[in-house]
Amino acid sequence: MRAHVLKAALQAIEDVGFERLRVKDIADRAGMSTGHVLYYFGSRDRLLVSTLLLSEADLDERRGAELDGLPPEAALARLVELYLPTSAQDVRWRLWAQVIAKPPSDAGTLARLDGFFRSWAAELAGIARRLSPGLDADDFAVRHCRLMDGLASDVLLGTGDAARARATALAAMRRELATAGRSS
Amino acid sequence: MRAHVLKAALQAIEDVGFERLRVKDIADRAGMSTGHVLYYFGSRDRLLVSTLLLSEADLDERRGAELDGLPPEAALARLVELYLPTSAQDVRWRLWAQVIAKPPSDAGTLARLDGFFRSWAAELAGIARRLSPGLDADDFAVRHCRLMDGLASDVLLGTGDAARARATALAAMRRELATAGRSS
DNA sequence: CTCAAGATTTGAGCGCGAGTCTAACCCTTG
DNA sequence: CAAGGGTTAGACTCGCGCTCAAATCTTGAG
Repeated sequence: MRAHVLKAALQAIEDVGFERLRVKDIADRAGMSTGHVLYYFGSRDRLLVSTLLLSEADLDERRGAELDGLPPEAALARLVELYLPTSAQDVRWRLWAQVIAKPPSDAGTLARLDGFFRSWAAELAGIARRLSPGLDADDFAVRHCRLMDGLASDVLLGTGDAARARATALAAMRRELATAGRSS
Repeated sequence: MRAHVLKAALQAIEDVGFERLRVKDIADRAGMSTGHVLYYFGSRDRLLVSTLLLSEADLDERRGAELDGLPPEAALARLVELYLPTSAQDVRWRLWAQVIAKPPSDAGTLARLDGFFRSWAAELAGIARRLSPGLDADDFAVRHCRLMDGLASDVLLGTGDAARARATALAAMRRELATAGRSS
C-alpha cells in the first residue's frame, strides 16, 4: 500500500522530473487524491524520504544478489558503478541531495539512512578484505564510500561527469589496495 | 549593493534559520522590498547561489591570509577545520546542500562554483607538496577534498558529528602522506 | 532649469502548490 | 441492522515566490 505510492513517486519523478514534481503527480499515478497521499505520509518531505528508503532498500537487495558470485576485482568495479550516480538526473541521488538539504529530524529515519550507508560500507569492506587481507578494511570502506559521496555531489552539481567519477573512485581504491599489498 | 543584500541574506539565515527563510526576511534586513530583491537576483534560488558564492569568496580570502605563514602540519589541520562544517547548521554548507539539490543551469555559475573547489584543492596540494614532495599532490588534494565533501554530507544529515569528520579527514591525509614518505 | 527617457523601487496581488478539514464512504463487529 | 472506527476525496486555506503596473528617482540633452 505505502509501497504502491512509493512506486508511483518514482514513476512520477521519471515522468515530470525532480524540479517539477508535485504531490498531485504522485497521487494521480497512484490513483488517489493528494489528501490521501498526505494522510499516509504526513508531508511531501517525509514522502520523499520514504521514497529514498525504498530506493535504497531495492538497491541493497539487488547489490547483494549481483555481487555475491563475482570475483573481488569485478565486484569492486560493479559496486562502484552501482553506488555512484549514472548521471546528474539519477533519481536515487537526487533524493539523497534533497534529504541532505532538508534533513529529517526523526531519529529513527536517520538511523535507517545511516544503516544503508553502513550496509554499503560493509559490502565494500568484504571485497577489500578479499583483495588485500592486511588492510584495515572497515576504515578503507568508510573512507572510500565518503569519497564516492563527494564525487557524487560533483556529478549532481553538473560540474563533473559520471564516468570520471567512477574512474576516480576505482583508481583511488586500487591504488590503496595495491600499496597495502606491498607493505604487508 | 548586491553585496549588501547578500550580507543581509547571511544575517537572515542566522536569525530565522535555513528552513524558515523567506525572501521577505532578507528584504527586511536589507531595508528593501521583496520585489526589489528579486528584481536584482531574478529568483530566490539564484539569490541563494549568489550568497554561497559570496560566502566562498570570503572564506577563500580568509584562508589564504590565515594559512600563509603556518608550517605545513598546522596549515593542514587548519585547512581541514576551515573546509568542513562546524555543525549541522553551518550556513555555508547548508547553502552548498541547497545548491546541489537544485543545481543552477547557468554554465558561468557552475564554473565559478568549480573554481572555488579547485582553489581549495590547490591550497591543499600546496601543503601536501611541502609535507611529502614525492606525492602526486594534485591527485591527493582532489581526492581528499572529495572525501571531506562526503564527510560533510554526513554531518549535514545529522548522522555524524563535526569533530569526528575532522578527525577522519585528518587521519586519512596523514596516513597517506606518511606512506608516501615511506615509499619514496 | 526643464523635461523626457530610462532606471530603480515599491507593494499590492496573482498563481501555485502544500497541507487541512469536513463530510461521505466502507468495512467490521455486536 | 446499527454503530463506530478507519479510509478516501476534494474543496478550502494559507503562505510564499514571483509579477506587474505605477510611483519615484536619476540622468543628460537642449
